[in-house]
Amino acid sequence: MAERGFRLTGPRKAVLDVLLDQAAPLSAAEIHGRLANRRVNLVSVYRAVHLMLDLGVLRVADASKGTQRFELAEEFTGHHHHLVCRVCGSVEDLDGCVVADDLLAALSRRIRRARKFRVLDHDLRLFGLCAHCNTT
Amino acid sequence: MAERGFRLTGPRKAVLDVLLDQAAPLSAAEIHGRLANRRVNLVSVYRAVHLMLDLGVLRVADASKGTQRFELAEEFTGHHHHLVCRVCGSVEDLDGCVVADDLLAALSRRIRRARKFRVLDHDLRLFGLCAHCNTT
DNA sequence: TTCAATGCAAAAAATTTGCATCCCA
DNA sequence: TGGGATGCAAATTTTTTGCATTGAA
Repeated sequence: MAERGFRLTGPRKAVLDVLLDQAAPLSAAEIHGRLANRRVNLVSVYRAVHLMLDLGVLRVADASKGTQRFELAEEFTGHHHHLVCRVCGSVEDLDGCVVADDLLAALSRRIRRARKFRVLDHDLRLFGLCAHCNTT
Repeated sequence: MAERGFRLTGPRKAVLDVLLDQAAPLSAAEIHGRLANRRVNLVSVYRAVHLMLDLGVLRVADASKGTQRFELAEEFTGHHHHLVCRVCGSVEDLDGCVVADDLLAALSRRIRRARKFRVLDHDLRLFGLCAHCNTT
């Protein structure tokens, strides 16, 4: 794992463990909740998450309901999209990609020329009603 | 405009005006900032925004940097995607769509059957470096 | 006139920072 | 053992809520 001058400490390992065996993106509080036994401070969760965001190990999957949800970078999970519930804000992963590579590459070049914006990656979110909210 | 039992008051009109002549999604604080002359309370901005979210007049365009940014629903702006800067969090609109309709429709049906998730709409975000952050 | 909408203040939720202590390399 | 990492407390930032007053229909 990427430790470029940083220590792989207990709290950091713990946060990684939680995200590694979790399919869906989690908020800092949710990660912390699954660490109850490991007596790691919520602040350390935030710090670990931010370090890993900086290192490119994690990314923000969604925050449309106000709280940010984190997941492993695609380098580890593979490229995928997200299902975001409009009601409860829960996020599920969706494997695969429906954005055509060639279209996207052409678009990125166009954007770079016309808008001076350099595209690095993308994410498609499908908004709707999750299984739970659709029935209640 | 959709007033289903709700009044079109000064503050609500003001928030709409700001979003109507703005290309990029804005946060509540940013909307409020552009209302300095109109003496509207920040709380009223939040309340107006939430009402309009409920009515489907607005939607959350992005919140990857922690603060939510709002924009008019696609019904008013047309379907489009977003350019999100990884560094400063600014969001720009990008007209058009590179997600093939038929692919998406097939995917939505599949998701509904397999995951019980009902897709209503989607948003593609292209992450990268904005013109400003790419040069500094 | 009347009830919804606003402003103000204060609370809650989410996130960040300061600092003394701790512990990984 | 030395400097980065953590925990605790407290500060910020973002968003929501309570309540008396105001105002649009």
